[in-house]
Amino acid sequence: MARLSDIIENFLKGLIIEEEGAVEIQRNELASKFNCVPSQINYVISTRFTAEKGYYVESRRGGGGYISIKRLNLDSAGDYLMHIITSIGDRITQFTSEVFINNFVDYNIIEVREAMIMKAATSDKVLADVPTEKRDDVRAAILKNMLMSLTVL
Amino acid sequence: MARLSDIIENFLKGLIIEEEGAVEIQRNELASKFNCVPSQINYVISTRFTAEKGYYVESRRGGGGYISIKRLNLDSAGDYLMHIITSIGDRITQFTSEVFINNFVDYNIIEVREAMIMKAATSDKVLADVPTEKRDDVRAAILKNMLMSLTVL
DNA sequence: AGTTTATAATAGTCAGAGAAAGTCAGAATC
DNA sequence: GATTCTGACTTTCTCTGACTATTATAAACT
Repeated sequence: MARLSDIIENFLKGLIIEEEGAVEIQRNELASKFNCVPSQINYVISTRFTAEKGYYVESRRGGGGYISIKRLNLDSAGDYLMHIITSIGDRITQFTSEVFINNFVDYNIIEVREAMIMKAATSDKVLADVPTEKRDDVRAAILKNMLMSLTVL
Repeated sequence: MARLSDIIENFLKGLIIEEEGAVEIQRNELASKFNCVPSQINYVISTRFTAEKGYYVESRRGGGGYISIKRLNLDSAGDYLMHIITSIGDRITQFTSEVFINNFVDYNIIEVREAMIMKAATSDKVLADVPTEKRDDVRAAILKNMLMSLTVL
């Protein structure tokens, strides 16, 4: 536990909790606080604050540069989404699909514009060329894949 | 975070909102307000008020010179979309579709999340159930309809 | 009065300095 | 052997200043 990386990791996690989900740091400043080389910060971030662990990291170089770390809200949106995705099944009608999409907006999972895009992508109109007996299958695949893409970011 | 460029950018954007879409400034005056060299203003404008970001900049030198910045009205984004929609044609491959979608992000027509949704909705994976010879037709219909939905709002 | 010329008042350009963060291979440690 | 740590080197973004280009206006000249 005396590993520097662990100490920095815990420090950052503490900060993230304090700041309620997101911090913005300066690499050099943090490095000098812990008396290490700046690249150590990169090491900590790349091993401890990965996407798989639910963090989203952005940075910018140059004067006034920074590194920002955000904790993704995987429990709320992500889990809920995954639950929905598995509950959709292999076929879905346009009507049911729209009900789902409207719910996502109500629950703040997606934006209004995103909802419009999703409805546009799953309408009967757009699937007119798909044989009737396959239409609801394709629609379910489209809807699920769109939702899946959101669990990533 | 204390980047001068950002401060000036925000100042100008605030002005643009106040003035409802267009401002006219004097380069030297603005520079002395922010205590920087005049060319800094050029830097801010060339990096933050680009055509891709929806701004139109004009200027004039000499006595009584000025720099004017106009925010392009949203209609033109819609026009741009309509132009693309009509140019897409009746069939499109997954690859070409992704190129288009990436362009929309570059031109600030859509958000990154929206792009992910669109890509998810037009992937080959999702259209696996559609007969091969119909696949590119369906994809074109989906893409166009998603874009159409954006021209409404 | 009309035209040319000089001067002052602007804005534009570009290369270089400065200020961050990123990378990666190798050393050190566990 | 895997993880951690280091440092030299790279890349990106910002800021500055010297120099250039353009325009308006006033002065000088027909």
